[in-house]
Amino acid sequence: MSIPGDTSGLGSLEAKVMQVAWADPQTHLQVRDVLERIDDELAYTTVMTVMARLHDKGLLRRRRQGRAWAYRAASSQDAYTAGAMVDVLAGAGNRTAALLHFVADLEPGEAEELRRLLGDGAAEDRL
Amino acid sequence: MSIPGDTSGLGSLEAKVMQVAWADPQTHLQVRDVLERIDDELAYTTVMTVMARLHDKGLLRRRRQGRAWAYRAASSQDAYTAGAMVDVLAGAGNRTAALLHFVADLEPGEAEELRRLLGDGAAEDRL
DNA sequence: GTCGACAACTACTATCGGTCGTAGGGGTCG
DNA sequence: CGACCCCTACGACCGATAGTAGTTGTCGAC
Repeated sequence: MSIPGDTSGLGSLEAKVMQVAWADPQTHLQVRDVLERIDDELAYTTVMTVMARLHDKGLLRRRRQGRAWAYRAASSQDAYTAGAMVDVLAGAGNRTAALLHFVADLEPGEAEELRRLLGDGAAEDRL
Repeated sequence: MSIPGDTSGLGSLEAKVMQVAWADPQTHLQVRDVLERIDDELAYTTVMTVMARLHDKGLLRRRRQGRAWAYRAASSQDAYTAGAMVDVLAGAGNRTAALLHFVADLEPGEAEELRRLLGDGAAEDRL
């Protein structure tokens, strides 16, 4: 909500779970794995519920692993972040003006970085 | 909140009110003014409540105008959008990687635009 | 066949945002 | 002065979402 069309709406526990999933994108994690990597003392079912919700939202993919579901992040954290940024930008009144503000808000080194990323065009080729 | 620290959380009516405020950034608008510019048939108090909440959130500034409060947007829509993008980016695991994804997600013309905005450096000078 | 692990279902609570009603104060106009 | 209207303050209700967890049923291991 907010800026019309805005993917970035996760709760605090959801964010923690995604941090765990993003930190280990290759492997399929079961609920118990995630539970153990979150230092908070939570009930097993709490984490299970959250992971099921994240699956419903499309942020986690899952497959059977024995009797349990095993989850992995549907996209990388960086791709997710970039998607959220695109969504936010979509709500701008004037995209160019918003981008101008955005680059002005970046730290100088980061603007340089961005210039480099754009400089040689075809950024997609390195994804 | 999701990506830790994420300003972009407005509801649908809040967004409509901000659209009105952003469309006329110079003038201080009273509740009635905003009510009239939203075609929805809402109670006066509904709009008033939302505007008060937006004021609490820091999105609207207000001053007395006779007996009524008169509101104006605290920042331009573009600055707000850029700020939200920065907040989202702050939640990235790897900022450079996120930016790389971001520029790849942009439409080609927009990437070109962005390159132009960055190309001559000192974007701040044009704000 | 009992026990433990795991998923499905259900549920309680808090917060947030959309939506108002009511109360009370202070101008306006007859 | 009194009726009226506009405006703010306060509170309230509802639906959705997220944090948190108990209960139940199933299935494999022992």
